[in-house]
Amino acid sequence: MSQVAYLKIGELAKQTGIAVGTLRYYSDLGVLHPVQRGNNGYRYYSLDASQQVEFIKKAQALGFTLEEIKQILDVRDRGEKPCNLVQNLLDKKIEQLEIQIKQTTLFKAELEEYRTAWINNPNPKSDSEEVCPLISSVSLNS
Amino acid sequence: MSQVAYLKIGELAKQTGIAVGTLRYYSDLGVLHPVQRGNNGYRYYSLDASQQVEFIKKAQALGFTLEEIKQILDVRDRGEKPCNLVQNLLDKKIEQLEIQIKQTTLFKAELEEYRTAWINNPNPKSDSEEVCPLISSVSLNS
DNA sequence: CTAAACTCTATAGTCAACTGTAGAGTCAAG
DNA sequence: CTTGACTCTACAGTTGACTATAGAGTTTAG
Repeated sequence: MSQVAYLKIGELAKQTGIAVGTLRYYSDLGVLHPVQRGNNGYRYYSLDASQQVEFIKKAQALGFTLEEIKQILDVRDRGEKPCNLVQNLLDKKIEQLEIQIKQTTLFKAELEEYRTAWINNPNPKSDSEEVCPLISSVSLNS
Repeated sequence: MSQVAYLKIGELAKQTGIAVGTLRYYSDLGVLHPVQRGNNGYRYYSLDASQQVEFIKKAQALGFTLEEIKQILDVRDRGEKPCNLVQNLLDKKIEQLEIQIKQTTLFKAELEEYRTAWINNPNPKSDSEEVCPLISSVSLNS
């Protein structure tokens, strides 16, 4: 059986570099279904299961949660085209990323400002009560 | 006692908008120490404790974990100037943010690409086996 | 003085995506 | 046919920053 037709979980794990436990977790979650179960209870995966894993990895890399991925795949399993769903998720995700990039950029600029300020004035007034002018001077404008 | 000198935890909570449970959590973690404990066991905070809370909030907003914040404050409590530590953390944090921004920007560009591709070709070949060309076409170059 | 409001500790639960463990059954090579 | 590698289920533990609950003691306003 390991010759053709199916992959056992360990084989899929080796192919994909994903831990066996994680694959079982995906299986339990319903994100990655084995094609069938043997009489022994073994999970048997289709030969292109590693592509399905790739799909999951890609979607994760793009910022989808396993729950969202499951939603997409569930829609597919009901025979529908999930593209509208995917596009909605995608639109939301792009929006979120935009916000995230902006905020992160602001934070970074702020941090750099404090670093610069600190370099120009390392030890302000000997024993001031401040923890550190670096952080004490941060204004919370967010 | 609530007239002057000290703040009880609930008063600090009201001042800062941080839940009482969270303040206790900070206290347990050692991130925000009450000035003293009453005979009753009550936590009493200094009047400028809300500024300390602000400090914590700022540091969190800038991406520091409570553990890092605790490190900074522990150094301070030992009478040292934590600026070197803070600067190290800061440098690391700036670097991380930079990487994060780059990656997020890449992701977003990729997502936009797929969205565009999808809009130009909504339902490719009727019942193709693909889940969705949107995601199937994603290449994992990360 | 009493009742409401507040505080305490200790413990458990939450989220997400796993990882690790125990105990038992199964399969493959020699 | 045995031994080691593999698989199964079910459950506990991890991380970080909380939130919630129970049960008990304390304070304060009327």
